[in-house]
Amino acid sequence: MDSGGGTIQTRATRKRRKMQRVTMMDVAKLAQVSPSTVSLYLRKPDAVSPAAGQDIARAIDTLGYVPNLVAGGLAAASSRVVSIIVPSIRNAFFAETVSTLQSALAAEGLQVLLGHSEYGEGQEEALVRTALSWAPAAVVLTGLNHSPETRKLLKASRVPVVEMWEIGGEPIDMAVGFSHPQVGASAAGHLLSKGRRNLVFLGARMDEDRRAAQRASGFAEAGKGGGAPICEIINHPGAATVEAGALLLNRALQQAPDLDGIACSNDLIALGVLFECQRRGIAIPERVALIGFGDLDFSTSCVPSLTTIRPSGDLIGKEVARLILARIQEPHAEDARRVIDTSHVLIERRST
Amino acid sequence: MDSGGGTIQTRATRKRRKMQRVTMMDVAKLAQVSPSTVSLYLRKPDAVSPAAGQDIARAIDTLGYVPNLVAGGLAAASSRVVSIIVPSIRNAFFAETVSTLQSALAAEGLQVLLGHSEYGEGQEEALVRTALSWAPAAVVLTGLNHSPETRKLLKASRVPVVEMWEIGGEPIDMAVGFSHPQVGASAAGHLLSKGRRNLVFLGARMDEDRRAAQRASGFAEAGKGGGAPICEIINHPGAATVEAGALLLNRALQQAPDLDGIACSNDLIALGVLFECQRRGIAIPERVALIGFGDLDFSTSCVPSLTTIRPSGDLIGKEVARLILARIQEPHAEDARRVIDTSHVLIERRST
DNA sequence: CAATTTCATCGTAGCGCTATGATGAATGAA
DNA sequence: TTCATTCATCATAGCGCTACGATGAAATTG
Repeated sequence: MDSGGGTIQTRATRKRRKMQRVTMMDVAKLAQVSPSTVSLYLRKPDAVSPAAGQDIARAIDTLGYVPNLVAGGLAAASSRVVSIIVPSIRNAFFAETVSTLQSALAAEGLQVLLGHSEYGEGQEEALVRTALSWAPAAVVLTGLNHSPETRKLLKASRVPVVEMWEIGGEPIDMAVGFSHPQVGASAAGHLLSKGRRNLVFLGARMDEDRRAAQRASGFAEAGKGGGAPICEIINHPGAATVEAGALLLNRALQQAPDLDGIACSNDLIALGVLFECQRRGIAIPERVALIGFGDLDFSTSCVPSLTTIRPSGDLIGKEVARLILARIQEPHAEDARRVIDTSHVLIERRST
Repeated sequence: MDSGGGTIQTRATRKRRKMQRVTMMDVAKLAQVSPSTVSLYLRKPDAVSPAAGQDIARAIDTLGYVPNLVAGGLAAASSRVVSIIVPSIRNAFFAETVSTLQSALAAEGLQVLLGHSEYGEGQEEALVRTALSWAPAAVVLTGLNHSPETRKLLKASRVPVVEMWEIGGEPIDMAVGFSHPQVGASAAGHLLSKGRRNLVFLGARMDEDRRAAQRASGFAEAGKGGGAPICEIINHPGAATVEAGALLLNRALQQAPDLDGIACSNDLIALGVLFECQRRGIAIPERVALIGFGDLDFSTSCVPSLTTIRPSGDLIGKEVARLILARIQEPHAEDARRVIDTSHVLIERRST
């Protein structure tokens, strides 16, 4: 086994700087069991005898052993990591979902590897590629709109994939979310039911944010179907911020001075509209009814309080976690429900 | 080398289900080079000849090879992962920092492993423990307040550690942030300079959020030092939300009916105060001057616009990334500046 | 032209762990 | 008692990659 002349390198000349890390082997030695038993204890504590378990626990404690999940992941051909890719973590919607999801996964010993694509499809593909490099237990993406290459990569990897915050198309694997056109339709329906006929939808960055665009077109369709003589969509090229809301209101009033109902693609925009109305003395809801989307923090408290549509970002997070955990525990239950509709709720407040 | 009788297991009986994963070996074979060369090409493309590089690139493309970073991390004894632990990702401050940090790290091929501690010290220790299990390239924590055990773990690991969003104590390794008492003092100073004397500081969850508590005490000290006859701190036990702001204002008016200056530990609370004032017809800034903290999205747009203190969450993210990258590239430049003060800026608007 | 240095490339030994099946003792059934 | 079954524990072979030093050819020097 040793020897080997000729071109074979002599083994004495080489030596990797042996890390002085505490390994499972050290624990095993101290506890006087084999490494396998330590490994077993760590993964399934009930499978080893109580006596051995105690010895091992004591040894771990004494040595301050920290398991190396990288090695474990390599050996097990799958790491306990779930890779989540969202357009932007600054967005309160996704922050909520990620937060919930993270808690649910952490409870089962899964870590979260986070990426944000900033709404770029090419960016996303690169992120998916690195995500897969970690042999993740699952990959979570936002929306159903991905490049063919991304879909191919993910399908080939055989890793569980959940697409969230959108349903209505063909998912790569599983999907949790709601229908954005329906949200738009609900908003329009609500304004129509309040007797409003001159409607405007205000959105931002809708060329990139496909889901906002879907809400807009759902709104327009329902508005026209409901007999609204005016039903415009106005887009702001920048991000969906409060400031954008003010700008959008002004543009809207120019284009349609008689408007009496406004839906926004986002509560932040609605808040901007609300402030601009305060500034200009436009009465809400008397002169203009206002409905947002997101049910953010401030929506109950603002003056007047904001009618909005709640997408339940936390529920989405919870359901995504449930699907992932189910798939990990039962990899072959492929017949399980793969698409979950978390629906949306319209919350009527004072602004309509 | 083979054979081996007695208790030695025969090798034919065992066979790990060889994954049909495309490995570096496959790429090497197709490109007719050794695996070492492929590895070298992937890490330092300039170190291989252009001809070989092209062959390898073509082979990678043909096979759809995705490198296994888990294996790489194990071999290199350090993964290209930076572990970030924040109290809450829902908090806009941290979302901003994490977002910036993530972009900066991604540009250098580093991934982000995210954890949130929900302001629990025990929670944090568990998170640090799992974080270290990934042999991360660096660990980023929030604040300087950590359990002794956490500090010990991190120091023993010899992993670069950055504590962010707070300076003024002894960091474990490096720190990027600003002084919270100074922020409180600035707020008090500003209100005093506007002739306000009956001051109140409104905060939430200050038993857990030590940094908010520091802002409060900095405020109280400066207020008293500046001769304010009234200078109270009022705490809300729940989260720092817009709704909490309204509740806090009402409590404040009960405790100190004559108050004429309010500082809030957070712009969200300030926004709640602002709305409650609108509701109750309290004129800002005439009757009460209001200053927040955070310079969130809405602060420019609200009515009246909000005087606030900007902590520069994105700058913190950038500086943290810089420190980490410097340390990774030059692990022994231990003499480098370890504490960076990103300072704060008071932005005067209409509310004071 | 020999001696030295550079350069691209290569072969191999781990990195620390888990999966697999083996082993032998203890237990139950026949 | 004898054989089958359960149970806790173990030995070993990789998982896919990178670091290390080796190798031989080409370029440079004396």
